[in-house]
Amino acid sequence: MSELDLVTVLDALGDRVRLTYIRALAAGGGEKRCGQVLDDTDIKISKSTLSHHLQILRQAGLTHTTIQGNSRHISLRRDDLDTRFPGLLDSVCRME
Amino acid sequence: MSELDLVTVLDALGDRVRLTYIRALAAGGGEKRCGQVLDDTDIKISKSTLSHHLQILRQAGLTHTTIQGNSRHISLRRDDLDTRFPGLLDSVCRME
DNA sequence: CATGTTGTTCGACATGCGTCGAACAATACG
DNA sequence: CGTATTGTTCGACGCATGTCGAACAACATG
Repeated sequence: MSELDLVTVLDALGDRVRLTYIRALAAGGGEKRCGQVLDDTDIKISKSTLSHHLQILRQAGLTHTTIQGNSRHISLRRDDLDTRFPGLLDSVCRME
Repeated sequence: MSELDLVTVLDALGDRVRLTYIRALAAGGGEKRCGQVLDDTDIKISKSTLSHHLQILRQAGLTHTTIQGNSRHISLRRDDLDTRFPGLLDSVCRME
């Protein structure tokens, strides 16, 4: 998708909660409900706050949401992002 | 410098004025006064606003400022950034 | 010294953002 | 059907942010 805007993407990543979420997505296999992704981290926020952050990530084009029965599954739009901004995700998700 | 924080850096870059400034720095040879860097762009802001954005970039560790007589010269801290966050600047400053 | 150029600092102001709890909706499970 | 579970939506609230003009400081230049 070419409507991916770099400023919007960087702004979405420039928040501790959202960056942690994206890195957890990139690290974990991806078989979690969207509310569980941050369980292994030190981020403690309410459901409504999480929902708000996920909306920002989705609108920035970083993630895609699929509904699975009761819950939702969030996936990284890695291909689109790597095409549009080569190296960005790799650099941002690198664990040192 | 190891106090470079990824969230802070991304947040600093997640603004149209500041991202444009960094990209102009990376593109231009670097022989401009700090107030001239944005002259070739479509960014029109006051001196005080620019000063504020440059402070944020400096505090995030993205730039370094040297005083040259009357004016100031802003340089990208490319080495430090490339060491700490390999590929980030390249990906963010790539012109397509 | 007087004036101009270049930035910074200082309020002030409007807007945006992150946060929460409560209420709601939709599915899952007895 | 009744109750959990999982998220979203809706105000509301406080704080941060981007913006500006005016005043200031430092150097340059006549």
